[in-house]
Amino acid sequence: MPIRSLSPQPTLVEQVYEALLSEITEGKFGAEQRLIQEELAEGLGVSRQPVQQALLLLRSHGVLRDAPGRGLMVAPLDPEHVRDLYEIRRAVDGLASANAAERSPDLARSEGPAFIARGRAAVRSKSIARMIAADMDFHFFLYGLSGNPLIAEVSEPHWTYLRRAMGEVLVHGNAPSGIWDEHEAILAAVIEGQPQAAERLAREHVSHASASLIAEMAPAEPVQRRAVSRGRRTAHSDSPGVDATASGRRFSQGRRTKP
Amino acid sequence: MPIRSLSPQPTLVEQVYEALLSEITEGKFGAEQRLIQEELAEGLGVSRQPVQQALLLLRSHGVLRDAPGRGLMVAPLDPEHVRDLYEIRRAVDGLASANAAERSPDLARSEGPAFIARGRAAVRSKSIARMIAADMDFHFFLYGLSGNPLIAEVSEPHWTYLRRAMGEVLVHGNAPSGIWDEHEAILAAVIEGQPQAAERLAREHVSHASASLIAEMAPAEPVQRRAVSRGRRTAHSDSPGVDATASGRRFSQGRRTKP
DNA sequence: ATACAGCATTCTGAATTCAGAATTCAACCG
DNA sequence: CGGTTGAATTCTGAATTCAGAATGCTGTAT
Repeated sequence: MPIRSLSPQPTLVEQVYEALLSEITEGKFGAEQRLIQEELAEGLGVSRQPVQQALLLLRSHGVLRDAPGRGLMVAPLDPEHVRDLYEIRRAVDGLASANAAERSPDLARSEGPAFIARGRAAVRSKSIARMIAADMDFHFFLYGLSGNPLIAEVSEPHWTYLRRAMGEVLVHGNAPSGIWDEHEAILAAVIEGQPQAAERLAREHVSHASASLIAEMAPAEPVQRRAVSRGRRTAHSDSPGVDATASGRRFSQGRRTKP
Repeated sequence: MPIRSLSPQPTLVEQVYEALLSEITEGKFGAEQRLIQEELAEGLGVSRQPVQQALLLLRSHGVLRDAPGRGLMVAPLDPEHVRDLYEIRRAVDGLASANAAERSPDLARSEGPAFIARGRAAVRSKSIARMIAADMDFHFFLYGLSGNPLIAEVSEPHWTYLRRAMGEVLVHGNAPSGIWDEHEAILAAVIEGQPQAAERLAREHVSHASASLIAEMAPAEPVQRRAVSRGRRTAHSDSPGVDATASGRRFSQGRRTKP
């Protein structure tokens, strides 16, 4: 009898993905250092193949960017980018909180306070990793309460990026003060089943977080380079009008042939 | 002098990605047919390598799912999933439209009408591909006007999924009627610099689109299987407390060695 | 006749190899 | 002495090859 859906050993690609993401988050790989597939493969003890695929995924998730010359580099922490991220989070977190208040106030009541407690404990512990983890956990708890699994899915890559930014800021001192009060207020509105209040509080919370984070990181990272359109042309824009949907056109017909 | 950011020939992976996505969108590959890498490679005239990477991306974008046995299959079109998608789009498109009205009314005035015209032409042409493309183009135009490049980035994978759903519905007859009137209304609000009106209209538009799309597809695809948590465990949830950040652990130490 | 064991087939993940493009560096020409 | 051209180097994208796992088929024993 075959065991359905059980993956005891994550594929190498996934392991490489996680390993690289962790190292990036922890600030290895200096600001714009290029990532050499062969070096990474060497360092991780695998071949270039899974590394290449993991890099492809990391790029598609916005963690890496095409380097000007060749290859990939860590996407620089750009305050402007963080601002854009928070703008979206303001909308999405607002939606999540409103939905949570509408759909799962009971779950919020029974399981929410634990998150708050853990968050305050994390702040007391002064462990940066723990503070970030607690913050993420609380917000993903709300995403879960929303009843819309896509909210967590959409937000996940944003958090992998914000994680980096938060880490950067927190090591520069300046721990957050009121964020767990705000979290508690949001939770209270959810528990009381007040979607509008929950949404408003969530949006305000994101605004505060955004402002303080950007204020902290602005001086640290100059980023004088104007925002280059971040790679990856979109599927639709390649073909301005109608797309010649692959009705039969095969490519690579003239591959590698000298004239 | 090196030419910066010019990619005259998209990489094979991207071509394969697009080709497969088109075929999937057009409904080739029956409901739960497995995708054999070798067959696809053969059919496209490339090796398995780019196919494998394209499949990996398609999976990470939710178009494909792990098949029970081995390999991948097309993710079934799930009305519930579409509902969730539109819920997010309601928030994000609202944000985009409000921002557009605030930040780029002039661009909207100069370039917007062309999109409307093209959209109406597409409807007249009765070409499904063209209608979908025009719809996407209009919305991505709005995303562009918003001044927040992340909005397009976030929405892109959703659209690759919705494209399939729309195709499915459109081939079943039932062309949309009023959507270009609604688009025009949104555009007008943007041009006149009225963020609140633009946001409201955009949200209503998404609600209408959602309702009609779901109504059409509901009977077609039963999907009796309850919503399985769609793969890809998240980085944070793997480690409940503090994450054991890959501080030195290397893997594959015992790879392929018989006992 | 049915159930189980073992073997052949099929397909994927990963390693290795190959070819092309970009960068770099050095020699040559102005 | 500065600029340009050409070759060497480096690194990537893609093809090919290899090994392991799952599936399914066949033969045999009960």
